[in-house]
Amino acid sequence: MPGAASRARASGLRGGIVAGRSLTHMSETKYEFAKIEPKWQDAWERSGIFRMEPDSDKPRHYCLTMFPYPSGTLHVGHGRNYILGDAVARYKLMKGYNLLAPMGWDAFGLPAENAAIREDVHPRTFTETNISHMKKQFQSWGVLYDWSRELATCNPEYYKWNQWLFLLLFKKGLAYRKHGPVNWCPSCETVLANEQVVEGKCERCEAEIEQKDLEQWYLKITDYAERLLDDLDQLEGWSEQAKTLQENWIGRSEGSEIQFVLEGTEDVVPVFTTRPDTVYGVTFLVLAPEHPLVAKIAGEGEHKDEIMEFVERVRAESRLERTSPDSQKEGLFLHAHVINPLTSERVQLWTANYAVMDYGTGAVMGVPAHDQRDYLFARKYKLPIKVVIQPAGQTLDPKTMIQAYEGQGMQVNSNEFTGLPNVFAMMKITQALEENEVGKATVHYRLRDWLISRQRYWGTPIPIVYCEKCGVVPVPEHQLPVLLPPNADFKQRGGQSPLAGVESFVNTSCPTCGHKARRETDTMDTFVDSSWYFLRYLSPKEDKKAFDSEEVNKWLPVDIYIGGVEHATKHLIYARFITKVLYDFMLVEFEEPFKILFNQGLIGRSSNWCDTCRSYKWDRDVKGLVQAKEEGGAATEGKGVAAVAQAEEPECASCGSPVEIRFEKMSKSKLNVVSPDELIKQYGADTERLYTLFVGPPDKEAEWSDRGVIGAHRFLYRVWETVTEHLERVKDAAERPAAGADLPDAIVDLRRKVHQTIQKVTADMEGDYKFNTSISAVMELVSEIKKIESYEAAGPAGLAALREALEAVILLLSPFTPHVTEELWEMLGHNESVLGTAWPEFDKEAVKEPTVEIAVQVNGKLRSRITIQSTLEEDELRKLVLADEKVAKVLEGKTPKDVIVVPRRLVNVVVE
RNA sequence: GCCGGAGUGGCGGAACUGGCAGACGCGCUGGAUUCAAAAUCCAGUCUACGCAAGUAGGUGUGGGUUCAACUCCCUCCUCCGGCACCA
Repeated sequence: MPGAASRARASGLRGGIVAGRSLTHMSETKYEFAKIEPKWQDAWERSGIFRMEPDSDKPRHYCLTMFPYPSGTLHVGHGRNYILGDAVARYKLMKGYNLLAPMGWDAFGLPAENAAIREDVHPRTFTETNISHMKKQFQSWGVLYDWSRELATCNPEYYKWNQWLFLLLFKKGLAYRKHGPVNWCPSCETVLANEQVVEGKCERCEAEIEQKDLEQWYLKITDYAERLLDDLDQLEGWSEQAKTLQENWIGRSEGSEIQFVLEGTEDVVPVFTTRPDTVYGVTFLVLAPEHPLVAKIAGEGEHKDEIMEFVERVRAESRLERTSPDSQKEGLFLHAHVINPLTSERVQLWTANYAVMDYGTGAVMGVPAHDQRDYLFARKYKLPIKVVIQPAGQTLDPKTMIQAYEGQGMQVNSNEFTGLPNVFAMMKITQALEENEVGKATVHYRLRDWLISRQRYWGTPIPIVYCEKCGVVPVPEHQLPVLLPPNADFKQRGGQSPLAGVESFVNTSCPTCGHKARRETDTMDTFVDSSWYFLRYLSPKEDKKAFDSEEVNKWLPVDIYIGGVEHATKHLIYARFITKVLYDFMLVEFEEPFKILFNQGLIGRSSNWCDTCRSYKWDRDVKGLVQAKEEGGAATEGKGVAAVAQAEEPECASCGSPVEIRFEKMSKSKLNVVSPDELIKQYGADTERLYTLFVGPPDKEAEWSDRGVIGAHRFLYRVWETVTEHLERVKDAAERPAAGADLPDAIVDLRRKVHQTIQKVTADMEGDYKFNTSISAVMELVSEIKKIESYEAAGPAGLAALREALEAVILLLSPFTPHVTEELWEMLGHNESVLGTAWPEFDKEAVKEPTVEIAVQVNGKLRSRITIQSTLEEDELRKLVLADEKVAKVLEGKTPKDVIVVPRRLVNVVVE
């Protein structure tokens, strides 16, 4: 690119960008963000203004952003929640709150361990390196936290209290060990909680999950299912989406438990059903292959081999195959019968792949006439079908039915319940079950207990010892922490926890009897770490207890919690659970940890997929694209992408085939990330922050546009120019025009705009955080300021109004673009920083409009506009409207039937 | 299948509690500036017809309520997310 340097020097905005500094224009000072930004970052750091004040009487505000996993590098998509949180925090500080805005690191977890295996670097080193890099990134964004409260979950000072929490749960019977089928990820070589399995695959590595029988540690979250569900109603500050996700996840269903008896034995088979009204239609019963009774029936009987073979085969199927609704139903007759407690009928007992052990009771009653799965199963294995509910206006016949009837109707073939509406019979039948002690009304939840054992190294050791004499023994509290040994061989594992290979760790003595004992070698799920960290921020260095209840009760529930909605059924449900447990043990005084939950939408960007190479391409490796992005912005946006891209036929630079342009979540693997480090170098952190907030409503998904970033930069440049242009003029001006001063109309109008903007931005800060509209309001204000040609003409009061307007712009923008506003504020002669300045209040008088424009409609169609004094009486307005010549023309002499007046807005004249 | 959310110019998106649809930004067009370009500044930019004033249409589809509907109700379509052989 010949002459780039000289062009850069000579040119305006663009040159400034290229030079990484800014530009000279007409004014004397340049917008040198590269100098300004570090200057203010240092100043804030030195001032300690973001430290919470423990002894202050000010109202408290706890602004919390979800702490990240220290993965190494943040991209601009990650920035959204931190920037949003920082804007809110800065606003609250200016509003005079005692602010708590802490940050920490969710530092245990698999990636560190995988990196260790791949790159031969210790997980701790890997983690610490990443933390220091990410901390620098936060600082370069101008995102401030009270770093004196920083915590990292991988430090013994923190995980000691994880172990304490586990022991607390253990003592109260909420942590228990159970042998049973668990989700096993063959690639991560560890078990996973139900929450971490997505569509039968590992959420982390997408390997298909296998089922294994293992003895594992669980937390009894199911004991809290009902409260976790019911209390969602209290969470007014949560998004509907997050609440619905949790509701679905908890999955409450009401029904009845009915006890069938295995013929010729004392064995009772409880069955859960949501349709007790169909109990008279039961023609068979199905047990999950894992059901203990299946193995018992197989026993040593003549069908043992056949049964066990079937069970093994089904269990070998992956979770995905087995639980897909359209996979084949397969079953096996167990050569046993059960007795229906209400009819005393004898029906066949089967086992089938479609019954699962971990829902309900692991047994399903087969009602083929009224359940589609049972219907398909019965047809396949030629089992009888019995109709017990008839829909109005038609007669079901088992011989001719082609599908189950699952709707409402009248009971038939149901003994004394025959003739009742089924909805009514449901209650009656449940009553009868209860009276005969063969069943009861129950509620089942889909939520499963939380499996917390992980066969991995980089996590909190579970503080349990297995003694040959005493059995399972909790490590006494005074022996905590059980330290994670620094040197484990986490490379050679073969499904075992790496800790199992550390002799010095495993071999210990029983805390109770002193006999030889072995330590538990599994570590905890890292979601345990994050289920209470927000309590630890109040006393991060406390070494006598996990958290200071008194302080915690003062500061929590958290006023606003910002993070991604993807945590709704994991972290957020666990955190609510643990909080409720702590409440029950009277360690905290609140039942819900987060008053407001704000879920930011993710940021996506166009990616380039080459189908020939079967890989993603960087923009620069696509011919015809980089140019399109720089010169014709439309080419990179929205649906326009496809059209324009096709017209330009972007080609893969390596193979020449056409490239498919997609829109996807920013991700390293898709090669569509934008690095904040690069962006900050080119345009500055304020530009990135402004664009990130301006890109769209913060709770919605947004598309990153390289062109839009330039628009944001251009605006900051305009702000800089506007303020510096008037600097000399306002230096000695009053802060605002004196009350009652006689001002020209233009100045009065400007002041109105100033105060309306203050009102608008403040409302957004207190309301829904839609800063995209706040920013557009400030943009309008800046345009208004520029429109007035001479402020001197309005005398000292005019200059005061100008100063007032410029300062409003600076203060209102400061939560969004803190560096440039601090600099301009200082240039205006202020000694106190913006952060230490009070947020502006709007003037109720200045906001008032003396005249308003009224829309005039005839039969709902806009016909005219008139400007009136806002104090004008309704009758007067009516007369004015009817006298309006445009209205008269449309009316053509007809008499209005009605005239509707909406004060300050419009008048609608209704005619025949 | 069940439960959420969304659908508005060339693009991202505004629109209070039902009251002038398209704020603001991007892009585009024209002008100023410049030897020229970039940058910057000013103006225009929903569609159709019209020189214009204007007229008509317009917020996924079809209907309804209302003086008045992007907004409320019903039908359908599309997209995104969650749950799901869940008994």
